[in-house]
Amino acid sequence: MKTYYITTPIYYLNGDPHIGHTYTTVAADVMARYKKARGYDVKFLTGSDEHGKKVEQAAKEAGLAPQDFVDNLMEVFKGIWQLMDCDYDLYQRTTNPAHMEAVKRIFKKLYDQGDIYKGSYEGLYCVPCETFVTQTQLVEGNCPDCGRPVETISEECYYFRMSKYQDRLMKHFEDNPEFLLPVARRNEMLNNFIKPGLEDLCVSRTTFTWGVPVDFDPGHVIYVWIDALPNYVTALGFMSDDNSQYKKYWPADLHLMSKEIVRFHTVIWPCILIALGEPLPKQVFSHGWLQYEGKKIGKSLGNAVCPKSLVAEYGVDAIRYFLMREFTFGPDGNFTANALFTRYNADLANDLGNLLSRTVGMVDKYFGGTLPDLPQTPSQFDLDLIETACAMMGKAEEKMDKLAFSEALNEIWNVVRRANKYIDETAPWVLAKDETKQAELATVLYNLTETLRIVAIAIAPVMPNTPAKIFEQLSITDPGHMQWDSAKSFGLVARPLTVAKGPAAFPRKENT
RNA sequence: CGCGGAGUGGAGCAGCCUGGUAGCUCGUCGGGCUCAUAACCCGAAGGUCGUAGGUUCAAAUCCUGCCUCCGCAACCA
Repeated sequence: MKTYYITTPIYYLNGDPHIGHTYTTVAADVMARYKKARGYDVKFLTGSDEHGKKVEQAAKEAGLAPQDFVDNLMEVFKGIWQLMDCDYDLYQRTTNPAHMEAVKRIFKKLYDQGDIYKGSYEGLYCVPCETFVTQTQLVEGNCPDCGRPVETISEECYYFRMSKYQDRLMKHFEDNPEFLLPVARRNEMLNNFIKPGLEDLCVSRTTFTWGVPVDFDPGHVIYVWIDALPNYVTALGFMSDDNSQYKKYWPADLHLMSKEIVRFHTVIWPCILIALGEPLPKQVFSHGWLQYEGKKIGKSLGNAVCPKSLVAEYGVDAIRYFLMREFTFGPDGNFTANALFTRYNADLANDLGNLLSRTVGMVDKYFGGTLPDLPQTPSQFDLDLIETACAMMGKAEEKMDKLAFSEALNEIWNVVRRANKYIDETAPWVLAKDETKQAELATVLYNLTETLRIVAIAIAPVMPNTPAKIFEQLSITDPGHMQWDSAKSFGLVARPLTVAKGPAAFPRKENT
């Protein structure tokens, strides 16, 4: 079976998760579910980056030991993934002893082969804040955080010989145009970082202790690059006693992330892998940032948008739908309460929810809930609906394979809209008044139930809970009629078919 | 001259890489229908695609200048 390995970044545990983390993880989950539906052997990895100075500080402020602090916060993140129905297969933490052991081995290997050497880092340092700042970060020559003067100090540290791998990285970019997408990000990395030349990278710190120690040089802690980035391989057992998973799933098919960490994943991480002699991930895809009501959101602004309250109001499927449908996957997007409200009512309540409701309602009303199996030659309207529905899956797959979630959903909704139009064209309420048109009426309603079945299957990666609601009302119980490929065939479900009207799948929201 | 992104009918966006009648959703106006969650369907109005040039038979799309907004600039998804 073909494998598919997809990852999110491991999130830094120094604050609560917000809609941005949710966006990335939901997108990865949608992709993982989609690939599973297509028959791939999928591994979906997420996790948390739990080391470093900021965690150390945040723990101190909370009055907790770092490990207790991250243990608590990890549960908060996992709670959000559960809430959002993000069904990962693997969860890696940088405090996982197995990970830490592998990181030590990686560091040692690179050191032994001469790719890591000891040097000193000279930089501008703010003593009260205990942080290094760059020249460009300075505000009027002073620390951007506290405004106090900075001083130049030097610190002993280990360097990774990244400069040595510049040519090979450049060649990889040239040979693999799809290594980094979208193209704008690729150009940015090439022009901004790779072409100007790679510098050796400082990969240890002595200014904090919460991390993986350099075991042959006490006092040094391995910095994030070699601690966090390798999570993608340590989660599969790389450098452990059992690397069978690594052999099976690496290289990753897709590292999914947002734009601010693209550089680490397309410059530093590949260089580490090249140095280790391991294959590079097949693709890195960067999506944009979500703003909230036109304003930047982030950890520093707290829970600008709390996924919990959104889900409480709209339900998880609606929020996942909104995230995937409203924004083009790649550029930045602006999350607004009004857009969510409008999308929910227009697409989910009016188009899809109402289609289900009126379809089942008519079967109830005109046939007492059971559609008879009466022979009928298809009309032009029937044929057109069937053709639209059958062609949709192929189009949606094409969009999904490009991570064009919004376009894929649009393809599906074209079918939903086509079905609503079909009801107008065939006017079942007119057929119902004519005793001689029972077969025609039954055919129309059956075509609608089949269309709904196909739509339910197609939306499943994005909306994991809604298909069951649709199947239930249509009394579809055969798992074979719920599978991805079955949505490419029209007319699978046998008649007579008894429907079961249920509550509205997406009750309309009133403007408040 | 640090780097990148954006500027398209009232609103929000797609299209730009691979030039060829300007598209989608919402909103507005008019009409139809009545099965349905006052939902659905049809039609209409509304844009010289930020701006000034250039290339071309042809530019929203390629090139150059300018204006405006935003982001990044060694761990904010």
